[in-house]
This record gives sequence, structure tokens and C-alpha cells, in this order.
Amino acid sequence: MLSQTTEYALRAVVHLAKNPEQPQTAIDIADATRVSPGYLSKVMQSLVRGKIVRSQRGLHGGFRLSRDPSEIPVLEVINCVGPIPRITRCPLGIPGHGEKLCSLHRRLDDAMLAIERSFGTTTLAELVEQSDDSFPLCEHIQP
Amino acid sequence: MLSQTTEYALRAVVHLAKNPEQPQTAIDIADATRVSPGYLSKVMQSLVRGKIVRSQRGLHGGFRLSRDPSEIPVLEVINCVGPIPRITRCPLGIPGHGEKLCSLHRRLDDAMLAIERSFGTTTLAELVEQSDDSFPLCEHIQP
DNA sequence: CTCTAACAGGACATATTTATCCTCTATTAC
DNA sequence: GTAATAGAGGATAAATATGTCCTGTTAGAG
Repeated sequence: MLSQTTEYALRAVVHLAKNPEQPQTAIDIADATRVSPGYLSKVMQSLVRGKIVRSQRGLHGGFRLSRDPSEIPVLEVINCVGPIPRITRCPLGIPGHGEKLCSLHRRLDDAMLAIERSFGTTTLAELVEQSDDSFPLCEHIQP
Repeated sequence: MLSQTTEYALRAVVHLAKNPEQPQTAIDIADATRVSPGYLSKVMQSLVRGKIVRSQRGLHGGFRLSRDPSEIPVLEVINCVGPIPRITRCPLGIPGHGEKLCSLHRRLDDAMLAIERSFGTTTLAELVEQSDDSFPLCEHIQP
């Protein structure tokens, strides 16, 4: 539903939000999120272009969030690597069919809209505040 | 978000729901839904295997819905060609992480669940009842 | 200045999705 | 039976998404 790339981007920013003290290198993030380092670099580049994270080259460089997690909606991260495809016109391309959607496509677009809204009102801060254990992204089972 | 294939499948079943009188050939459906005939055949095969439509070979054959549109939830069509991917376990594959999801993945799965529910309670009948014009899938603009 | 750490970006490889084409089989009409 | 219609299914191609690798550039430390 959401692409792998989107999933990776979200893991990465969550990791950054959980480790704001010092910049995290691509390797750091790749290890923590279990994403291949090479591909993660590409994803991080997208996030940099989207102004979600800032990069710093050289020794002690790495990536950090460009804003406070509470200022970053999850949707913004998603849009950065692969936006939710909204249906704004009839996808059949029939001449004479324009902005008015049939019930099928209106329904589908409603679902997309609901997702957009849900992710638009959730911030990164909300994703990190409740977990305090050592695992970066998933909680472990209580013994 | 939903795949092209899913979109095509939905268009096809909507067309069938709107034309219940006689079986629709793959060509009929392909024309009406603006999908390439070859690929549509594949999609229809999936729908047949999923018991959503029934096929009839030979002259005057074609496809028709296997049940009344009011008995077919949109979700069933979706699941037939490419289910909504639910997140049931930590996707990072870290040993010791099991069923309990971190907040990121719980959020993502919540969104998937919401979509499933939305499409699970909408039937094909609801998608066709309100449009009565000649256009098969999209309404045209009022002059 | 030189060495090393670390991101940027291009070229390439693989996998998956989408699309095309051709042959086979089933059904109907005659 | 023969001919025509129409779905089933396999092989193949094209497009896109995902993943790898290598070189270049920037920054910091000595």
C-alpha cells in the first residue's frame, strides 16, 4: 500500500527523532532500521531535498532532523518520497469527463483523503514519545 | 496506493454490475473501462478464481457477476487481485520482536485497517445505484 | 596540506508490476 | 462435424521500483 521506500523513510526519521543528540550517519540509520545502506542513502537524499532532514558531510557528520519532531507531520515524510495519489479527475481519460468523479473513483479518493488526513495530523513526536526502551523502532515482548 | 491492477478490477466489476442483462466479453469490458484487452483478461481470470465473476466460453459467452452487487463488498474485489497489506508483526525482523508493534507500525496498520473497514462495508451496489447516464464509469459534466 | 570520515550522485543490476501476443480449449450455431 | 466466438493460460516484453557499487565532493583533525 505504502511503498517500501516510504516505509524506509519513516523508519529513518523515527530513528532520527529518537536520537537527536548527535548526527546519525547513513550506516547508523541503516543498522538501526535494517535497511541496506546503499539504498538508504538514496532515501535520505530525498529527505534532504524535501527539507525534512539536514545532512552534514565529513567527520562527525550525518543526518539530523531539520525541525523538531512535533513540527513534522508524518504526511510530509510520505509526500517527500512518494505522495498519496489523489484522484482529481476521471482516470479513464474519456473526453467530456472532467473533474466530476463517478462513485467508484469518488470512493477511492475518499479513502485516500482519509489517509492523508490521518497522517497529516500525526507528527513524528507522537510516534516516539511513548517508547523508552533500547530498541530503536519496535518494542520487545515483555517476559 | 492501490495498484493499477486493482483499479482495473474495480472498473470491470462496476461495469458488470451496471450491465447485468447479458454476459460482457473481455472486449466489451476493455472498451468500457479503457483497459487494454490483453491485460484485462488476466485481471478477469483473477476475478473468476476469486469467485467474484463467472465466465462462459463460446458464442454469447463472457463474464457476469456471480452474485448480486449488493452481496459483493468492494474489499472482496480488492483482496482478489491484491490484498491490503496488513502489518501483523514487526517488519524489521529483529529476533525478540514479535506481535507487538512499535508506534510507527501500529499507526500504519491502523490506517490499513481503516481502509479495509471502509471498503469492507461498501458494496458494489452502492457504487452503481446513483448514476443512470450512459457513461459506464464516470459521470459527465453538466452543461 | 594531507588523511580520513561521510554525504552526493551517477551507472548499473535485479525484482516486480504491467502489458502484449499466441496457442489451446470450451461453447454455440449451422 | 465444421466454423466462429470467446475465455484460459503460457511465454515474452516493457516499465517501474528496488537495490548495489563506484567515484566525486565536502568537512574536520592533525
